[in-house]
Amino acid sequence: MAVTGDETESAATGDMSTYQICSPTSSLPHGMVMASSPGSVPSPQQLAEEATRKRELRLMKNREAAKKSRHWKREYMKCVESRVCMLEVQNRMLSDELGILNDIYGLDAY
DNA sequence: AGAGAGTACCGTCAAGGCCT
DNA sequence: AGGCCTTGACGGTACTCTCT
Repeated sequence: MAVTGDETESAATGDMSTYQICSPTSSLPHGMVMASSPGSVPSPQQLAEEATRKRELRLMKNREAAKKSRHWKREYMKCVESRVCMLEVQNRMLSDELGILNDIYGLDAY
């Protein structure tokens, strides 16, 4: 939906903490593990791809986390609002009851 | 019909807290 | 200390309503 220009802002900069991930889909041949091969230095392109992949994963996780957070907040607000309604009804009932008792016993309401 | 305001929702960033 | 999660803040988009 929201198509922003943010992707250009800090792409592949690794500005935030990175997630440990183990992607099965890599451009590397089967059995090759990029960073763990002793003595092999990843090319700049590989580093850039890795950074991009990490960033996309981070964005995806945060997207889901934001959805979860907002959902929880909406539910919480519904809960609070319904409690407010209940308390208002209860308050009205108690006020009515007080008025009746005052009528019966001739006390002044205040 | 078109313009503008108001509202809801979404994605992203950043800060702070928790856990190992 | 570093990884991960949660959430407030912000900016963008889509939709609705009202006015002209």
